[in-house]
Amino acid sequence: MSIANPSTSEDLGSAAQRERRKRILDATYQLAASGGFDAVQMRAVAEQADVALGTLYRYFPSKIHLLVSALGSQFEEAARRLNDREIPGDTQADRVLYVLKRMARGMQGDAKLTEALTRAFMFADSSVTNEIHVVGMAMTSIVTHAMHGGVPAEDAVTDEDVAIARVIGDVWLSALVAWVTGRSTAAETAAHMETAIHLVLRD
Amino acid sequence: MSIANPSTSEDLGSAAQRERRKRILDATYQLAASGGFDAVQMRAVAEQADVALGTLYRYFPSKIHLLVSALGSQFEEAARRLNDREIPGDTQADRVLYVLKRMARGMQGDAKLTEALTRAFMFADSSVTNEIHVVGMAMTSIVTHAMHGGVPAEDAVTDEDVAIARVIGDVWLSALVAWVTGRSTAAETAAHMETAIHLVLRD
DNA sequence: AAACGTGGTGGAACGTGTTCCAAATTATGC
DNA sequence: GCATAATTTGGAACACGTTCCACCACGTTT
Repeated sequence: MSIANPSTSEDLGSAAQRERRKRILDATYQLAASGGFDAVQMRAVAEQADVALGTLYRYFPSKIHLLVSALGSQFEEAARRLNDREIPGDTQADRVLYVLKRMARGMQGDAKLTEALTRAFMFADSSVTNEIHVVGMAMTSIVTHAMHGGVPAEDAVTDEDVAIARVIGDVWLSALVAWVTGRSTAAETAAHMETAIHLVLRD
Repeated sequence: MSIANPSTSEDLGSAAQRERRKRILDATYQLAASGGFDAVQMRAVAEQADVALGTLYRYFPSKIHLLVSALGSQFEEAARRLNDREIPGDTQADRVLYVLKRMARGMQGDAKLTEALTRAFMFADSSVTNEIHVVGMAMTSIVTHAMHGGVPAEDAVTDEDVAIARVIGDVWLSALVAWVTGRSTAAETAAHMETAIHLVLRD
């Protein structure tokens, strides 16, 4: 076992290996975007990535690992994009709402992809802890960054800030699941998020 | 198609059919309690309930429906038990915390069962909307009841109360998933819940 | 250059959710 | 009581995640 756990964007491995890994993730995105969770079939991913099934399993020990890794890199990228610019809005609630609406818009544009990644996230068990952690950290970081308004140093983040961010993250996840599984509309989801944020963030 | 959707405890069907349905749910509980989600195998449920596989699928169109229905009836029973007695505690936060800790204790005692039901809930898609709704209502009702302290009439429940209850429910679900999938300990879960409740319910 | 080891390949095989079907059983209307 | 419809049964069959294995390719060591 030497591929270990490149959950984050740690390099690790030869150029050819990084290439393969990228092809696999690309194929995953593409299949997920076109047909959601069910369309991400391991045989299809392997074929589209031009990799043997056994190799796919060597890189990602299960479909869930694969999808959660994909979700992780997507969140990390979103966090990167959001965290080095200033967030508009006068209050914490405004800013957090702004950021989450922005992310929601992005996800709604890719409903199938979002469905695939979210389902996987919700189904993950303890063997996926590392990958899950990446997602949780990115989410918390996005929210606390928004609370604090923008580029300024992240050092002013208190424990309470983190607690608040986690609650918001939880609500967001639940709302996301409800939306993704067709149990609530995008508008309902947005309204619920707004209520929750005002409840927790009374500036 | 005549079994339709007895998601709640609607009767419907002959005595023999109600009998079969009960046997199926009993078998589900038993298997879930002993081995969790993975142990609830449709063939095993059918055999233990002394029913043909095809019949099982006629009563519950998928494993997810089966488990979410089971979760629904469990929650309804919990809601029934909790909602006709007074809840101890001086503040809303205290009472809600009391109730949720109580439910948590119950669920931790049946970790495998809880795991099975929660996994199913999180994985459900729009075809399970009805069953899911039962669970959501029971949860909201438990929390609002606790907020209002006990037996007194339920009519004083405002929109904001419901919004608060839903947020708490969301956090609770996320925490439950994290616990159930082994990503956080029972103690961490309890602490997180407590923080969240105090954040949302500042009496 | 030969031997070796690591990782990749192709494909068979297994487990479990789900579907389907013909025969047997049970319920219903006359 | 019988004809007819509805349900249940038993089991085969299919799909997809996962495992396994025999073999091949390529870079490293000597």
